[in-house]
Parts: sequence; C-alpha cells; structure tokens
Amino acid sequence: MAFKLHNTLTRQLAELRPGEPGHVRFYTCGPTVYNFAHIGNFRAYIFEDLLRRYLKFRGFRVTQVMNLTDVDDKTIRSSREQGLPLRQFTKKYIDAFFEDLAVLRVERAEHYPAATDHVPEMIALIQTLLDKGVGYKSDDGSIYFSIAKFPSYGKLAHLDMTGLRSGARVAQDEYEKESAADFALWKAWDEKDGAVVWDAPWGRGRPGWHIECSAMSMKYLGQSFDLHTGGVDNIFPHHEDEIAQSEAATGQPFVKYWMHCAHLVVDGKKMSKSLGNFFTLRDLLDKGYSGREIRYELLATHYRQSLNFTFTALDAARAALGRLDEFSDRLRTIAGVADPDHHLPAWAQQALDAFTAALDEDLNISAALAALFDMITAGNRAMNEKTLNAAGASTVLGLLKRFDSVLGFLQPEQQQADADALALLEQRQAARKAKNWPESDRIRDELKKRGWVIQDTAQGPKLKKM
RNA sequence: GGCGCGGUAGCCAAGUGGUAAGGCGGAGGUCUGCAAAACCUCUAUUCAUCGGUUCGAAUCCGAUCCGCGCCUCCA
Repeated sequence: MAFKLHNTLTRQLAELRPGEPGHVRFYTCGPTVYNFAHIGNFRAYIFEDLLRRYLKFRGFRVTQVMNLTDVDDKTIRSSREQGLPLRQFTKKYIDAFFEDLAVLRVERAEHYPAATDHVPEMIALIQTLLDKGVGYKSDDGSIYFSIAKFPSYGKLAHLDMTGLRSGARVAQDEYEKESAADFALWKAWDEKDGAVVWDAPWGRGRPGWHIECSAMSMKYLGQSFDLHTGGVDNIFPHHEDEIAQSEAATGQPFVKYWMHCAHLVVDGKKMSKSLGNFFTLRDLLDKGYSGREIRYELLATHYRQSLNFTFTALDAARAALGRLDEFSDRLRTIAGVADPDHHLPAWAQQALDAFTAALDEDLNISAALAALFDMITAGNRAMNEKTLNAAGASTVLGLLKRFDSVLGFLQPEQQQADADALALLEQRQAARKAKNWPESDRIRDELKKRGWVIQDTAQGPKLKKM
C-alpha cells in the first residue's frame, strides 16, 4: 500500500515518492497578515495539517514551511491607515494567527519565514532572472517576468497562453509591461509605500508577491522539492508564477506534486461581508463553539470538495464528538490501569486497516471517519456483551490515540467542574439516597442553570458541560 | 468565451462498472425514581433529467437542466 495524492500538475492520482526516501519536504502558502484569518483560510490550513499529520502517521519525516506574507498592498495600506510601522502592525496579526492555529489544534510547521526577513534572498533570485534575460526592468524601475521567455507557462493551471504571448506591447496604463500576462518581480518605490522600502541593485522598492514563495521555499527546502499546497485560487496566477520564476532561475523542476484544496462556502454562498456570512475563527468562538468542533467540521469534508459551512453542521459536529468522547470514557472505565496487550480486537484491527486505506487514497477523510464510527459501534457492542477486557480496552485506547495523531479532535476540551457544582452534585446524591426526588430534581435544575448536565451512571453521577 | 468542480436520504457526505459507507436528525427499544446521556435496532428498490454502451451503470458515453469556482496578487 502506498500513499496516493492528487497532483494538480497532472490532474491524476499518483503515489508520493519524495526525492529523499522517507522525508517529505513541503511548502504551504500561509496567511497575509493584515487581518484575522477567516474560516475559509483555516479550511486550507487544516487540510495541510491533516496532510502533515498523515504523512507522519505513515512514517515519513516531514519538513514543512509556511510563509507569512507581511509585506504587500494590503499590509502596507492597513498599517498606514492605523499609523503604525509595518512590522508593529503585522505582529498583532501574526500573533493572532498562531493563537488561532493552537485553538484549532493545528500542528506547528518546522519553519514560518516572514517575507520581510528574506528580501536579500528575493533580490538575489531576481538578479539571477535579470542575468538570464527572463526578467526586465520597466521605465518606472519595476522588474517584470517575461512569460514569453518561459514556454511552459500555464502548465499548472492548464492555460493556453499562446494568444497572450503573441500580444503586442501593452500600453503605459498596464504598468509598462511587455505583455499583459507578465507579472511583477519587484515593485518600484511608490509614495504610498512610505517607509516600506529596500535597496536593490536596480533601484529602491519592494518585492512582488510571488517571488517570496520561490525564494523562501528554495531556501528552506532546496531548488527542487516534493510538495506544495494551497487553495485552488492560488493555482493561477500565484503558483503558476512561482513555477515560472523558480524554474527559469534554476533550470530544475521546482515542485513534484501540487495539492490544492477547494473553497469553503457558507450556506452555499461565497463568504462575503456584505452577505453577513463572513466569519473569522474568533466570531465562531464568540458564539460558543470550540476550536475542536470547528476543526471537526472543517476537516470532515474531502479537501478537493467545496465545503459548505453551516451552523447545522457545526451542531452535528458537536453531537458526533460527544459520542466519540462517550466511547473513550467507557473504554477508560474498563481499562483502568491495565497495560495494553498489543493485540487489537478484530473489529479494531479492521478499523485501523480501513482508516489507513482510506487516507492512503488522496486523504479520503469521509471513509476514514466511517471506519472510526464503525469501530465505535462494534466496540460498544463488545462492551455491552462484556467481551472486552481491561487490556483490550487499553489497547483500543492506544489505537484511538494513534487515530488522534492524524485527526486531532479526539482529545476532549478540558472541562473541570468548579467546587460549587461539585458541592451541589453531592447534595443531590444525598437527596437521592433519601429518595427525596423533588429536592434531587431541584438541584438538577440548579446545575442546569449553571451549565452542567448530570448523567447518572453505574459508576455514579457525572457532570457534563452543556 | 477559456479552464475546472459539483448535483447521492430531511440535512451533511463517501462510493467512479458488480448491485447504495458514515455522521447529524427522526422512529422504536434497553437502561433509569423520573430524567439526561449513552447503547442497540430501523431509517435511499435508488444516485439532477433524458437517451446510449454493457450480462450488469450512481459509476462509462452523448445531450439537457441547475449550482459553484478561477481566468493577474482572495486559502
């Protein structure tokens, strides 16, 4: 069995064979840090997290790089509006971004290079392109990439550029580009840029957007690396341009596999502020949903399928997670302190096999979750029939832990009952012992008001956060 | 117009030639002082529509109807 993925370059499934056996180097396009990231952004980061975690589950060593775009039109504009130096402005959103990732239980990548820390590398790359005659300087001092000099331009997006390539020189209002499809490697300083400026051999200015990903990915991963991911909207022009720049500069194939995740829509419509269906992670947390619940919803749809985000689905996620938690609780009760016996019950082994087979097939998460839920049904049945002993339960708990190394949502949120709630719970037990049902029910209602639900189990009452 | 994705139960969502996974919801049952929660069972003769290929199609081909994305800096 092998891990197969859908490669945007070929539009086909192919087995992942990293350049260095056993070690996957991959680059993921990160956030532009001018605002809080929204749930559509996080859909992409969670997809990449699943990929990362599954690669590790499969035994690969992973080196992942995610860039932070901290200089571009939007960051410059917003920092000026707020009267803050660029770095001070972006720091707030970089910090927020990492906080959000932690809430969503996204594993940290190995490197998070910021564009502003890598301008020398970008200048060097642009110089190479100028030396090779693929880049050219326009009258205003900007540097452009000439796609006419890169015949395979369009291979990722499957665009036929012949019509554009033969185009005549475009007028001044097209930023003095030779061809409309040429893109900026370097933008000459403009008054609107204020203090955001670097010196380059050809003049003052700032890097274009695409060049940062080429410069930083090659710095940390090499001129040729395994995997590059992002949202579908990045296929063109961003990733197409990255390929052009990088391959024109090095003469090497840039990236072997490209993976792109589809968009998230809300109630079937594209998220937009005007429709009132635009949500940051923080908006959802404010509504009382947990990062774990949001993670579940964002993860549960296959990454190449557009994800319809709804609150109904978020509630469904909550219910499904509750069931998963209950299963773990039951196992823990049976397992006690027993050691695992290294031999999975047949139904658990079956789940592991199905789980792996599903994710091997281009991260088929729906089938993987089906395997998990089938295991829960089988496991509950075994526990009902008392055919699962302590060691067996302990072994299955170990398997759940392995599953969670991929899924990242099985671990419940901490929910420590406060002293008051525990005191009430004891009072209710006393009332129940005396068969004083009205008092017992009154205390149950009181706890409910405080957000706790009582579950009377064979092992005594339990408090659950509502 | 070009490139591409999708239409499967009340909702969400797998399955891409061998006779419909899974989740939520709903219905019944078990447990319980009553509950709650949990657990068990059931819940699509059918896969947008119409033709075609085939022993066999949700899956392949053709047409049609809907929805959506990208086409120069939005994950």
